[in-house]
Amino acid sequence: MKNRCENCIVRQFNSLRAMSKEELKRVSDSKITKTIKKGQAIFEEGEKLNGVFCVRDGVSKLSKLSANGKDQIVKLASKGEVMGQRSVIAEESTNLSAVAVSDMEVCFIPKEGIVDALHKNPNFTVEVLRHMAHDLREADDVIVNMSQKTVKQRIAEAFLYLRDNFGADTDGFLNVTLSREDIANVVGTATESCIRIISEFKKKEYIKTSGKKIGVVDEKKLRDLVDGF
Amino acid sequence: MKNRCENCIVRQFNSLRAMSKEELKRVSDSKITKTIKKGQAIFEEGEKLNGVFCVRDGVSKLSKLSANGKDQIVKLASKGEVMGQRSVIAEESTNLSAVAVSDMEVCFIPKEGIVDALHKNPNFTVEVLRHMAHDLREADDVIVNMSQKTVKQRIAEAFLYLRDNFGADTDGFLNVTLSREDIANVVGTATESCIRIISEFKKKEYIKTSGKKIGVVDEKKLRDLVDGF
DNA sequence: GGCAAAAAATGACATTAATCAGTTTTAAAA
DNA sequence: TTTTAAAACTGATTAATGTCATTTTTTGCC
Repeated sequence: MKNRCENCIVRQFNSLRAMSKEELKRVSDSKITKTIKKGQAIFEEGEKLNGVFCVRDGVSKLSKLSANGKDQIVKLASKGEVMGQRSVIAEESTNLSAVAVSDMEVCFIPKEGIVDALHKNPNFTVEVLRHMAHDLREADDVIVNMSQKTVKQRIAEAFLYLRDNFGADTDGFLNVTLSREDIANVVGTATESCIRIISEFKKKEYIKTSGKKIGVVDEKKLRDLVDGF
Repeated sequence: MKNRCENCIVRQFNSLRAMSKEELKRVSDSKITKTIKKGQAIFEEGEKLNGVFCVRDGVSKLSKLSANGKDQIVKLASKGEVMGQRSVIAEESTNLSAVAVSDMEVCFIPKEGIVDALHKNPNFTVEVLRHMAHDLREADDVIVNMSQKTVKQRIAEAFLYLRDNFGADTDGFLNVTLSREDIANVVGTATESCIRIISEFKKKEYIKTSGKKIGVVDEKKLRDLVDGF
């Protein structure tokens, strides 16, 4: 097998880089690489996870079903991100579902290697902790945005976020392509409202579209809108 | 000094219980106990914290100022909770302000003792990690509630939450007393809307009020409302 | 106890966003 | 290619919530 974690570029981006050589070797020996097709589920809300998933390629949406039957997308995970760690660490079933938004390649890492390293390698644990502290801070920001910003502001922000975090191609179109429904589920609004606002942004030339693809055209205008002028 | 952390009942509720005798002794020797008056700030958004605050008595609101000038209350911390750990762990300035909602007694624990234990005592680190994983999960739930539930549902839920987490006195009134503005800032709505809904709940006899105090009267009705009937 | 200031409450109105119903477009399958 | 289903879009309407203005009540203070 040539795909050793030790050589995996993706490790740069997550807490695994704080593991010792031996720990990483063990992880590498026990991991299973999977190919996931767009639209396929990686795990579902309520499941007990026996390990974590490390994203090598592609993007996954992490969402939670609300009482009214709508999915709320809480996070988008891409290259380097580890999914399911919360569940493994807290020894609870997951509170989120993970579904591929594009074709993906992920590595499943059985929890034993992770849990063991957590108890034996303080550097690794602190690294994971740091990462989680950061996630928590981001979650606070999301809460504030959700409750204090209008749908229009949240959609504008989402486009800027997507571009800054996942990049754009040479023509300026976002690398991640989400359906209108998914965008609506990210910002927490009705699909129709989302579509209407996208049309409006397009008419005002804040963004451009080509099929499902969306591109940021006028960053400043979008930014001003987010900040309330 | 008689207030040793080793004997502090509050420790039961937080990660400090995973510290070794020696570590705890050190923390106890370096801590400073403070009395905070209702309305007073403990720390402000953007500050660099040199330690964490352990709540011995009273309740504090943790909030974040949004672009439109409104405070969003992200969490209420009471007996046993540790505030500011995220900032210390991630070595970033705080993203939240902490203001006393009632008269409080808190212990300030300089970060050195904490950081040291994090690097040397894996049990402690894992305990902190577990706690944070739990907080993150809760934050996800808040995000979903904020975006998918109506203001009415969120207010109903807030009352149930306050009663379940902070209790009620013998007359059935909540132990934590928040101003209408604070309640509005917890659920993320305008103060007037909040007041209107409180009046409605009172008229329908879901809750009762006495001055600022609020009591849950019809738990089932509130619960049904939260769950969408 | 009386005064000033803050908090709570209410009404009228404007705005935002959800819902329902339907059409057009796109993508996928037979 | 044709057919069908899903996704994107549009319009009309309704419901929820925010805003502004004003009054009433409560609270802290001298």
